[in-house]
Amino acid sequence: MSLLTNALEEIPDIVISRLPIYLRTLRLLDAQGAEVTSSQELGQLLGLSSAQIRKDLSHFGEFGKQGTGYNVAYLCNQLEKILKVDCVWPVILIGAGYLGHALASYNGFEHRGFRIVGVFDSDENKIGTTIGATVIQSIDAIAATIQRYRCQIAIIAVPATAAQQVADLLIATGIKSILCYAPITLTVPAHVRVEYIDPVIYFQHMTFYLTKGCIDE
Amino acid sequence: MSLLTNALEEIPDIVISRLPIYLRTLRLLDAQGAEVTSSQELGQLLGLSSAQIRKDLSHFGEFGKQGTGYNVAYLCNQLEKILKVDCVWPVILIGAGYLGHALASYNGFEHRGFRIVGVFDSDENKIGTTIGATVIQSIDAIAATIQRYRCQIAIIAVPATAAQQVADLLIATGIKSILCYAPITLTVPAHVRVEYIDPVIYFQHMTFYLTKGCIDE
DNA sequence: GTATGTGAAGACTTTCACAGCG
DNA sequence: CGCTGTGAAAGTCTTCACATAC
Repeated sequence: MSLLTNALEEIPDIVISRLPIYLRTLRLLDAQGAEVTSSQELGQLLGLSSAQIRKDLSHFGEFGKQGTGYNVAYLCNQLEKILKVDCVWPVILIGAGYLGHALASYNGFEHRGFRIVGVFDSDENKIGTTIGATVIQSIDAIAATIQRYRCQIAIIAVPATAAQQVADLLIATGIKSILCYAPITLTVPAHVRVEYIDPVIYFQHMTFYLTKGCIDE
Repeated sequence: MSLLTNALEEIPDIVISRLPIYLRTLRLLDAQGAEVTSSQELGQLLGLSSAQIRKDLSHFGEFGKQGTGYNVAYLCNQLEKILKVDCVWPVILIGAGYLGHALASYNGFEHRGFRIVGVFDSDENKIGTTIGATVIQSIDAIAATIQRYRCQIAIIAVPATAAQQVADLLIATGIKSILCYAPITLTVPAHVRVEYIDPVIYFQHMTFYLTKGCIDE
C-alpha cells in the first residue's frame, strides 16, 4: 500500500485520532534513546492492545520488520508525514484572558508542529499589551493575519457568551479548524471541523464512576 | 426501569461520555428560558441523531413525554443525579504555572459541580503566594488536603517530566481520578481513571484533514 | 524464536422504523 | 398528530489467530 492516504480506502476517523498519541509516545521513546519498539511495548505504554496498534498502522503502509518491530525514529517520521506535522502550522488565538495567556506562553507547540502567530482580544485595555513577545491585537486585525499566514487553525479562548460570534467571524474569514475552549457546542458549516476542550466534561464523566463524596454533604 | 444505574445492565462508557454534553446544552436551553425540548432539537444543536439521544437516555429511565418531548429543567436534574454532580466535588490542582493559574482563576467550575480546594507546587518561590484567595502550598501538604476534603479528583498541570512522579504520589494518597494536562500517557493502576487534555493532540488530528499549508514552505 | 500484517470473527454502536402513548 | 422508547438491522471497530518474514 502506498504511504500516504490513498482515496481507495477511507480511513476511520477514530484511527486518525489515535495517531497523535502514538506519535507523542514514540517521540518520548526516541528521546529516551530507544531505537526499536514493538506494537506490544507501545500497547503497554498506552493501555491499548498490540493488535489495535498494528491494525491502525496498517491503514497507511508497512512500517515494521517481522521478528524485530518498528524503528522508532522512522515510524515517528512516517507518522509526522501522515499527520502533516513535518512542518510548522500557523495558529491564531482569540481571547487573552488567563487561559489565553497560558496558551500564548506555552512553549511546547513549536516542536510538535504549531506556532501561535497572532493573539486577539476585544478588550480595549488589553490591546497593545504583550504576552512574552506577542502583542495583543484588536479583533479587527484577525482577517489580515489569517491572510498573511494562510492560517487555517484557530483557538477560541473567549467566554461562552462570545464564542459563537467569534466562530462565525473566523469561519467567514477562512478558518477551517477550531479548537474551542468555551463550554458550548458551536454551530458551524460542514466544511469546518471543531474540537472541544472543556475540563468540566471530563470531571462529570469521572464522577459517574466515583462514589459520591461531595463537599456539602 | 429504575432511575439510577441498576447493576442489571452495564452502561457503555461511550454513553456516559455524552451525558455531560447533553447536560451542558440543556442548561443553556434552560438559561434561555426553554421549558421543553425534543431529541430532535438536541440532536440538531449537538450534531447527533435524535435516535442516538433517545437511546442514550433510555439506559437510565424514561424522561420524556410522547408527543411532547422532554421538560428541560427536569431532564437537567435527572442528568445531574445520574452523573452525581447535584453537589460540589472537591478537586486539587498540582502545578501553579500559567495553566495552573488559569484553572485556579476560572470561575466556571463551581456551578457545574466542582471546586478547587487546594493548589500545590514544588517551586519554593511560588509557595505562600496566592492566586485570588487561594494560597499555593507545598507538595508535602497534598495528603492533608486530600484527607480533609476526602478528595478523589486531581488536576495535573505540571511539566511532562514531573507528571508521572506527581501521579504516583497522588495515587498513593488516595486520588481516584486524574485530569492530566501534561502531554504524556500516565501509567496507573486499574482502579484509577485518567483523562487527558493536550491541545496538540487535537491540532494534529485536524491537520490530517487540512491541505498542507505550513509557515516554512 | 519473535513480531508484523491481515482476513475472519466477534463485540460494540448507531440507525432504522414503528408500536404506543399523550 | 407528534415524539418517545425500543427491538431488530445495519454499520463500525476491536480482537483473534495465524501465515509470513526476519
